[in-house]
Amino acid sequence: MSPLPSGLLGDLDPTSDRAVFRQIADQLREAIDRGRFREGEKLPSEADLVDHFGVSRMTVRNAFSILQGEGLVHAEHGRGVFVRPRPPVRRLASDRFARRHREQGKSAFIVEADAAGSHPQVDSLEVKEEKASQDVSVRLGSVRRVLARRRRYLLDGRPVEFATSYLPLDIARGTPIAEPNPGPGGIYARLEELGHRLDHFEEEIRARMPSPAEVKTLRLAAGVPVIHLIRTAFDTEGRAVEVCDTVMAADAYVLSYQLPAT
Amino acid sequence: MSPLPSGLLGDLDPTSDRAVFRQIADQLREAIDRGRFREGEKLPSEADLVDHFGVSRMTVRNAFSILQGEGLVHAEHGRGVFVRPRPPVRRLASDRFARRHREQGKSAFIVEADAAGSHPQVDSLEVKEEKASQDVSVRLGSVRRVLARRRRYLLDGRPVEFATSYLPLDIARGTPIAEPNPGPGGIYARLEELGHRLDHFEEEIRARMPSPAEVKTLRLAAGVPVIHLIRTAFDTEGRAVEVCDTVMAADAYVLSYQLPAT
DNA sequence: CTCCTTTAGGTATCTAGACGAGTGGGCGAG
DNA sequence: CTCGCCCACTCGTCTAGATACCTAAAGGAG
Repeated sequence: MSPLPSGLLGDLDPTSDRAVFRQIADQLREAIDRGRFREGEKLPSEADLVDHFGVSRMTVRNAFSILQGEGLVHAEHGRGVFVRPRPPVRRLASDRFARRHREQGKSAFIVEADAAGSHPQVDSLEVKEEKASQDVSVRLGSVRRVLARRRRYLLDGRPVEFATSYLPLDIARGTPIAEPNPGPGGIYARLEELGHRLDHFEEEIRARMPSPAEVKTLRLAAGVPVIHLIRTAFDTEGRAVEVCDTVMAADAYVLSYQLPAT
Repeated sequence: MSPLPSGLLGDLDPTSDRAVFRQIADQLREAIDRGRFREGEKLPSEADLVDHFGVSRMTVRNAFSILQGEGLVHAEHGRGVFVRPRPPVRRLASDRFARRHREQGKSAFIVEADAAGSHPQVDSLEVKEEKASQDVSVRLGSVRRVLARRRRYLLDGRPVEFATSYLPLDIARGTPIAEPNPGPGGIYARLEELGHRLDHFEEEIRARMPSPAEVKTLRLAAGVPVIHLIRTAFDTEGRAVEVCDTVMAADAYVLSYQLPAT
């Protein structure tokens, strides 16, 4: 219950139009931006701020909830409110599906994470046949039923990505693609062995706030959006042979693309 | 003050561990997902829900604030809480900087928006020389000072994107690039006329919650993330000739990329 | 020394009410 | 009929608690 170090935070401006809880949020945000509070460091407790600013507790909580929505801080029940550390990001380069990266025994995710010194895991693998959603059906060219391969990726124990691949049954059924482990080089290598030489990929990227289910699956903190990536793989005959729907924790990724200036 | 139509929303489960305000949020979310409330439609007022569920007003507001954070609804002072309509999105294709799109008199943004039947505007144009930030300096290859071109893009009056281009002074100073209007084909056309034939672009994509300044500039609703795109243009000699830093309202964009399978 | 209990200090949830301020419809004055 | 005012409804902000539950460290029992 010791008072706040003076100078750490200023006073309220009672003449301001800005709501008190916003002013408090502003001060905390600025203090964080200036490095007065470092990553992972504990902010003053609600009670401290109630004393310091002379406001009621709900007002302080309101201020914290703004900062949580911005993804700046996170609260831990019984411990305090902390500056949210920025996790290490995974860079996805646009050549990550190039054939030369496909000749190894392990999946691209594992290889890359190992190289970066992280501990990778693949999780909740599920492979089954199912009815194609409207969207997937359109992308694959009016396919009714598909093989769906679901998996979740973790880095150092933290879930970072959740993906489902959809393949037309006439391509995938009865092949290694329908096995939980499709073997070295992943399903793209298998597709090429089956005569579907890959020509190009198309990726669609959106960003939005996660659904409650996504929050759970990716163990997302408040104020962390997701990147929603839908990739379609085309073979040299122009046929769509796979659609991969991926939801990524936005704070764990940077996507990188190279575009020709043609 | 008429009671809610019965059946629209259910009851609370007092035996559940789930907090009351979460249960209320769950019910509203589900009702929205099921289409019981359509886009733009008004949800029951706080007072209605207080009566229906027999809880205090703060509890209802807490529920609404969850849905706001998810970007599902937005509140209008004095009017009510509404299901947030999904705005039309702008598709950015990876060939949008191809030379063939550059031969016209107007900027790519204007041309494309006109074609889509929207009313485009470019705004708050500012062109000035300034000190390069650490990041920009690194990307441009240890450049100290740069020409910065700032602008904001609006569609049908709504700000959707805010961008700054940085160019090395030795390239841009005294050229049409330093003019507010660089002329047909934009600065990429001018760069090529100046002998910097463009070879490729590199784009880095992140998603995060907006800063308060970004909320203001893009007039973002609660629960709308931003897409942060940093593009670097390289000429045929491998020199970085431009860095463009763009912040987009995530609900207004889909990015689309084509990748070779090489 | 180890393990359990206590306790202080945190956040989480909820209540009940007060006042402020934006919106829009109804109604009365002209 | 029109304009302007008023009022009901709505969300925004703030207060002042009460209770629950979590965490970590201190202290006591064994």
